[in-house]
Amino acid sequence: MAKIRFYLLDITYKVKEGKPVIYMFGRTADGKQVCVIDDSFRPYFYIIPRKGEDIREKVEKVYAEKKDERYEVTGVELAKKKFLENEVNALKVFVSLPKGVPQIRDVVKDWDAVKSCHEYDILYVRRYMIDKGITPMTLVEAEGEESGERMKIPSIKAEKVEQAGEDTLKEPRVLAVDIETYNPGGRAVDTESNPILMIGLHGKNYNKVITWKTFKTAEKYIEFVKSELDLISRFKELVNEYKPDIITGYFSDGFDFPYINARAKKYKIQLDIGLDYSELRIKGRNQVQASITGIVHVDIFKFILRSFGRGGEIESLDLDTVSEALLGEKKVDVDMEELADVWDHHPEKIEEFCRYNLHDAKLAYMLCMKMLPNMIELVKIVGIPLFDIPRLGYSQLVEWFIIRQAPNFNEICMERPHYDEVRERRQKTFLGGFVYEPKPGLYNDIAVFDFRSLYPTIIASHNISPGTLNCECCVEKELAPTEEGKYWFCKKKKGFIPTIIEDLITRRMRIKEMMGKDGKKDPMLVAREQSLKLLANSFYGYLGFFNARWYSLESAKSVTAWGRFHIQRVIEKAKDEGFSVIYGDTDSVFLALDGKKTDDAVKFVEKINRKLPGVMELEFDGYYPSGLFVSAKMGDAGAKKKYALLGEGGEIEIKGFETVRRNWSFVAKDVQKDVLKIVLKDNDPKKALKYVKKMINDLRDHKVPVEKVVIHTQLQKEIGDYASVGPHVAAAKLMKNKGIDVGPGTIIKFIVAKGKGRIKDKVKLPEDAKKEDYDPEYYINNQIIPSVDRIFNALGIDSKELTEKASQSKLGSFL
DNA sequence: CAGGGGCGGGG
DNA sequence: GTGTACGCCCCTG
Repeated sequence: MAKIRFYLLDITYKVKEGKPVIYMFGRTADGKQVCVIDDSFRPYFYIIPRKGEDIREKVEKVYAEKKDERYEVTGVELAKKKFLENEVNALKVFVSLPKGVPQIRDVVKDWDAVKSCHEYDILYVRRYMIDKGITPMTLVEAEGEESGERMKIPSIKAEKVEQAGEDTLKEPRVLAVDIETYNPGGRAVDTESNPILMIGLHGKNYNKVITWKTFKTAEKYIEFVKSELDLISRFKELVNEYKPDIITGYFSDGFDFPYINARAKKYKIQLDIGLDYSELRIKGRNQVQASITGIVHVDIFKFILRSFGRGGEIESLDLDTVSEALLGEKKVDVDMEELADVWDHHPEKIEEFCRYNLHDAKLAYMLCMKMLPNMIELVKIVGIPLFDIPRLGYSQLVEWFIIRQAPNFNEICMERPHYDEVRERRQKTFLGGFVYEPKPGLYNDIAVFDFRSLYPTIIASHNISPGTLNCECCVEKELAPTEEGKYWFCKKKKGFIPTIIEDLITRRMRIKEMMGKDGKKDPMLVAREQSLKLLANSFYGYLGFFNARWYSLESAKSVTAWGRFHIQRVIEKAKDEGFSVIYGDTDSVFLALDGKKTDDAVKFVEKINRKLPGVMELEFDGYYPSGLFVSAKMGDAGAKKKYALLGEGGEIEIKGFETVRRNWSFVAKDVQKDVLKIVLKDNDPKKALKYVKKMINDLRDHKVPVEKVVIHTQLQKEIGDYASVGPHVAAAKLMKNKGIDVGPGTIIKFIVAKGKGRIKDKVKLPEDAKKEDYDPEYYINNQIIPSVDRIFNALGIDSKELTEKASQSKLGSFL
């Protein structure tokens, strides 16, 4: 019997002869692709019966039928488990097929003797990895013989499969894909009528663009084929030849792969790039996923979205902006609007677009390589396949981490909440972090402190979790300082959730120590440290998240209550020590040194830390020569984090602003951009204010050209299908009346004109509008003001003042 | 004031 | 696939 070791990349299951069979794809240490097949694992779930009920024999006879499929209980075991830290006698119910598990559960869930059912929705392949202790991207050992199944790679029918250590796949083969499509007039994506013009591929020392229109070129990376059909077939061949472990693209879940798939279908091409000859699969409506058996498809956009979020440090998440921010490299500058015309009439100019295409693929590749260490670390910590890492939200990462750890504590997982429960939970809100309102103004010599991982350390140090909440053994000992309610957490026994979060915290501390010693930063360690932090920080949100299995409002409330308690103590002590407090929010405090030295700040931190419980710790975050703080009460929603700091290197850091959206008028976009520029670069709020006032006056005087007030909105469906007629639908109707063909995807351009009634009644088409027509008040109040409101707020200038003064001065000019 | 609809990424 | 978005904003009725 042969023994092999391989790094697990992809895992799936199929039903063969009525049995579920696990297929694991990976690469061996000597670089060969392999598939390991295991048919020994049976699906199951848990029943917790009511006390004194013996239903084992009754459960053994249960079966369910659905769509000509019969599912049976194949065995029942008594299982001594724990549920929320309490011992329970559960039944472990084995079922013939994974799909039968929820069916069987449906049969038994309403029995009087059944208290609850659990783990009936843990995906079969994940269940397999959890129970076997197998971690993707790391070394797995299998023993077995050649299976004889039809595969592109050798396959082993395994007798035995086990984790072989933490050794991780060092250099996965990554191939990036990007397509360019025919798209005259910048219409919505239309896979039916618009062909793919070229496909760009980039890998290590590998550059290729395939296209189906010939032109003279000296570029070796360009390859010509005869038609779009040949293009897709050639793409298939190239993927097979390259044998990637990972295929990546930018928004490739949402665009490139669905597009390639649709075009392949049109030509009836089998897109069987899976290592088992299975076809590319596109699934999901809202959240589209493209997957290939045996090859991990990483949509790097998704991971970047999750890592940096919208409205974060990166202004926009399009490939150009993201590449510049993360790689210092922009896209090739071409006018995409021209592509269709170039394709039809100027083939000699196509090469420019090939360059663009290849470069996009290269950027996606580089972004993937840059983020890969972080994704791999998350795989190793959470234990789910690489494919899922970019596609799961924070809460699901936490949840799968807990699910994976649960068996180590013999814990049965909680159920997912049902719809009504979710709806109820969504209504509930609770008090968040403590905010020390800053006195507006400019400050010098600012020291910033924050609690290292405040909420995670509170959960660990105060033993907060649904399982340790209000235990019978410690009634009312050390109540959480909540505003209302009496919550305490077991003082005798550490809960399993606090234990695993403390483990995350201590692992991270060890890594930080290691990195500190060396001085040089190993990128792998940085990635691990960041991933541990990310996961630990997500626990608090998870406890208060309405879709969470281990949702616990009491726990979430207690976490923020202890947070407020500790930050307020720091603020009190800082005042006692003679610092003046500028601003504080949740886990951070901004102090003015007031003549003290940074050494005094360091000593202050040490003093605080001596008295903090458990793993809690205050850190000295940094020194800033100056900063502007703002009282930023926004309605009764409470204060929002808003400040601008000048760093020692002269860089300006702004927190708490939003960016404009695509469907705003140019005038709003321009004003926001310019105001930011003036404020950040010239550090001159008055100049910015003056600039906006001038723009407002220009609008009132109709000096702003019509193009600048055009609003662009995309029509999403046929005009008749709209239940409510918004401004853009009203404009679409005007277009239709003029005989223009409008439908889903058409960009509707309109302006809001003077007149009475609702906005939709004041809509005009740009070509029918003159400068005098647009409604200045609409553009001032609905476009200009909202776009700069938050910026001026942060600078201590009320934007209402802005209009009032502007209108007064306007009034003045009439008098 | 509730609820419908658009947006993002891609071309 | 033993599962699926989401949070924010504007506008209408």
